[in-house]
Amino acid sequence: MAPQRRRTAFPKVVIERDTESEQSTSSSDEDDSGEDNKGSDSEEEMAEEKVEEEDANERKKNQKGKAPIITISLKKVCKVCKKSGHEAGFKGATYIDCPMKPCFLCKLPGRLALVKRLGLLALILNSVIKYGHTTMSCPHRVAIEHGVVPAPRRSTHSPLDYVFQRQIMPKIPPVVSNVLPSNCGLFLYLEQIKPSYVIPNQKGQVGIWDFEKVHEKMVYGNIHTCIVNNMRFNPVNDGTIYAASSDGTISCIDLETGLSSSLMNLNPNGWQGSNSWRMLYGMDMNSEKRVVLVADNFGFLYIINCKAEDTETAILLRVDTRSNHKTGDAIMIHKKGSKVVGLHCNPVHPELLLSCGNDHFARIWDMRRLEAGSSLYNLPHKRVVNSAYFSPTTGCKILTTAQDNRLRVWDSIFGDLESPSREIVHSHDFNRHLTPFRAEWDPKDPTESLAVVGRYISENFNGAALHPIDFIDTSNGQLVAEVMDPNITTISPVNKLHPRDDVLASGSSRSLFIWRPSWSPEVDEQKEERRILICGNDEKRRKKKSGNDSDVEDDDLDGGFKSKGKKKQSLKLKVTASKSAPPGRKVKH
DNA sequence: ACATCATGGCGCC
DNA sequence: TGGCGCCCCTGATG
Repeated sequence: MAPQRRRTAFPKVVIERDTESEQSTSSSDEDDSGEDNKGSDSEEEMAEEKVEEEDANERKKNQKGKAPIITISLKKVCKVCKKSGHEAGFKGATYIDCPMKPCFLCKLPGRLALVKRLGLLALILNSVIKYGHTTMSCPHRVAIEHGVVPAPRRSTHSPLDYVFQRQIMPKIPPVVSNVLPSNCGLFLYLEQIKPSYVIPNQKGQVGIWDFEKVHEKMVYGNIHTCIVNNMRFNPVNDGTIYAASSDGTISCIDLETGLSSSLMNLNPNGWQGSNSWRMLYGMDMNSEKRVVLVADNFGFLYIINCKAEDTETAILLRVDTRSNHKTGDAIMIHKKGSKVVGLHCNPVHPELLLSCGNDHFARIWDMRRLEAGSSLYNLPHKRVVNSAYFSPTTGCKILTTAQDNRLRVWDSIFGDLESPSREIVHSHDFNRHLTPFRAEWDPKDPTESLAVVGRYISENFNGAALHPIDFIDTSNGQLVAEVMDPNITTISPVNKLHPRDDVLASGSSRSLFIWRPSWSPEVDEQKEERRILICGNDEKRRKKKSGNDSDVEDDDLDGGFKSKGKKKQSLKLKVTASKSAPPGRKVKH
């Protein structure tokens, strides 16, 4: 609104500038506003200074009867909250927090917001319980500068080695022990082409990569029409997998041939609008009971009976045609209309099922009594639950990832389940553009405490904003190792630890990355190229350029990153770890 | 080099 | 209860 002006008097013009007293409302600690709060006014910053006219009405209140005042503010304006007096946003690779915003990590309110709301009380609160901090000074934050030291590159005892050394080669879980996979080095890769909302035009591709033979990857694009949300190797025949997709179908795919059969289709009548289009998210197998379990975006669980075939060369678990395509026996296991994103069958107790979803609950079920409302336990969360897993060996623990930036651990499903044994603050915010983060147990850790999860918030790593993959000891919340690479500037929400080998596969929007501590580029140059696999859009671009995708040479090693304008770097396995517990990293007991 | 859009959970009114 | 605006970290498209 243009300020009202009187003809009788010239408006008085007041120019506001930043002064030393600009932070007069703040408490004494300024460490959250970056290292250079003042005294470094570059041209760039000056350019950001904005001239703005204040609301005339507010002025009128204070200056009633006098000539109107037009205030031209040359104060710096925060890019985040649009208020003056402070700045926020990225400065290089470091993000300066806006004190009006809650801590990005633990979600407690920001300093200025608190001062505004509570006045003096906020200052007292801040000094007593560290309320009112921002992300940079969050007591839960693990910063490289604070005791986390990069390991020497050639160290034979890198933290990742440590991570893998603590794992004793376990006995292979009973589920797969009868058929030792010959190609167990394969990792499956979900390619997310497009959001599923715009239903049927897009495709969900399934890729199979042998990380020992990168060039022999296969990508099947004709199986699903929407993104694939979950996949499992067939527990009795690793040559086939099951996949659940937002197109509402479950497929059983033969990895050799790419041939697939559809086990169930929840949208037999095609696209009738988003209110009726059913998408499949959570999925797991229960080989003991010979069923495939899937869950949809409306809160329902579907159980597909399978029967064993006696040939090992064919798909071993086949759908029992008598129950196929019947959707009438869907069971509502979460709030009606809410997405059920995770299902996990207990590895030891086949009658136990764990589910989680958008109704903020993880729920434990008895497979023998699956009806709406009959869950054994409901584990409440503050926000949407991205994943929930039983521990891999004993099946006694539960690990969940929720969108309130907390990992939760229940130490025993036979103990007190009233509240989690621990809550670990960890940055894995949901972001609409990302696959939700899921913390997963290390299947090789006999103590069932190590978990791997990607980190959302970036760290300034030698001038680059990188998003490490964290190894967390869930028994005490300690960060055991963080894995990053200057070439991987993307977020890695999808991580999988190999069931037996020292291998971590990480997926991001541009790449699939294999981390393996035993691969040393200096020792074996040839092997270096195996360590990074580019896929998706950059691969297309590369193909266009070279016209020959079998010609994977040096050029391809950094193909996915050329667009960033970086010069080629040798691929390094950057691993850092805390020597002691990072200061202030807290676990809520 | 830039703008816009699509997407989804959530808090606020 | 519904609508609307907000998101640090996207990728495709224009």
